[in-house]
Amino acid sequence: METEEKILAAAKEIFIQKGYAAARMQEIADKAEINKGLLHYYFKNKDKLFSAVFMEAFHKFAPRINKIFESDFPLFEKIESFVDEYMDILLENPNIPKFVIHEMNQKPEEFINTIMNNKDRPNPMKLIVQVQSEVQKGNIREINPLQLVINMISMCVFPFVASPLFKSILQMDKTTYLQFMQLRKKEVSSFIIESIRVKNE
Amino acid sequence: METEEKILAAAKEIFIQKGYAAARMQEIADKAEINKGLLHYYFKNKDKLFSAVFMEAFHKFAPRINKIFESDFPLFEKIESFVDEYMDILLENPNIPKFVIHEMNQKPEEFINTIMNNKDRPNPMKLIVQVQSEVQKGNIREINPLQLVINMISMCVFPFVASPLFKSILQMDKTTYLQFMQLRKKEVSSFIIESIRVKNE
DNA sequence: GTCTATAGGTAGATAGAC
DNA sequence: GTCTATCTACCTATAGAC
Repeated sequence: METEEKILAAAKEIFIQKGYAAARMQEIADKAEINKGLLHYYFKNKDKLFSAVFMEAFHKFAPRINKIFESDFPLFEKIESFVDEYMDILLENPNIPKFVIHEMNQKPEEFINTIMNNKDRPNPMKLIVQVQSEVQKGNIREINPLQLVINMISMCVFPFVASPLFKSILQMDKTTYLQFMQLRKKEVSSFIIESIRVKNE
Repeated sequence: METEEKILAAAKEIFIQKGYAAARMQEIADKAEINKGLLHYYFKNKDKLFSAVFMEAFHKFAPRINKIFESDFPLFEKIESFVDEYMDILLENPNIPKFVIHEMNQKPEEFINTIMNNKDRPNPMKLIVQVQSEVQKGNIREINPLQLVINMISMCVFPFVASPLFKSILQMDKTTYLQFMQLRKKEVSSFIIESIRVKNE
């Protein structure tokens, strides 16, 4: 493993765990098993190292999400595969959302400028249009497509962001909670579909 | 305004904005328009000052939420009033969730010990039992009550936690986004109710 | 109670030997 | 490229005058 990779891996771990402000260059160096001076040789300063980590985390997520947003599935299938794929990513990386959310709230303008001008930026437009079209055709009930998308994302991500709270309320340890999240995939997609499909009464 | 209150108000603002690690005692003193030494006279150290702020934020939220969890409304009304009241609290304090979530993730054990042994701890048991009973009576479709509660909380809170992201995707400024959140109250409660009510087909 | 001054410690960053 | 040593700045916390 190359030095630069070792540094990135260590930095990723520390930054995700502690956030930018509380992370220490010394701790990153220790974890990478190199000297502190060498950090500055590869990444001029803390900011640059952080940016590298942040962008890597972002690029790990964004394309996989957008692939689904932009797929050609019928609506219900798209919702199912969105929830499935999104929660799989989260189960693989349960701590990244906390990290991204905290840091984007620290510097919202910077976040918007760097992320939202990126080719991989989150882009649910195609899904929104699709929902609108299904509403017009009468295939699903009337619903604001923007709110629907927010509902979908919220139900997937929030349980990972607030995991200590939910684990404590539900009295689950880490493993049990992750199993519960596995089951949740099915629950969430059927929760959404049940809400929007038309009912005869 | 008493000195102690001035300090608490200033500390609250700074801690919520920057988080514990990035907050500076000097900045708090400046905002409170007092001297830095005086901070340590009233609150022995940064930790103690932080705890005071954190607990205040927590006690502002928890009882109002629990009041609804434990109310005697029929289920659908309870869901509506939960979403309404919860999102009103969030609209009044849009930055507190980010703050609480970040800090509870920093020290999960401490959070659980201090918060979850508190009389005001989040307690959705009564709602969970109520959902279970309505399922058994056949008044709503079969659903895991725990997942339902998580869905409710997630859809209310997450849009405030991830506001920079959503504002940017939806191209809304702060005011427009808050108006959008006002409208959201109705959308979320009907989204939930539509999902769980029984359908004849 | 409120201030000033400063101690004491720590973090990011640089210089320079190898 | 990698290390050690050190500089400089900053931050929390305390001491002590008023």
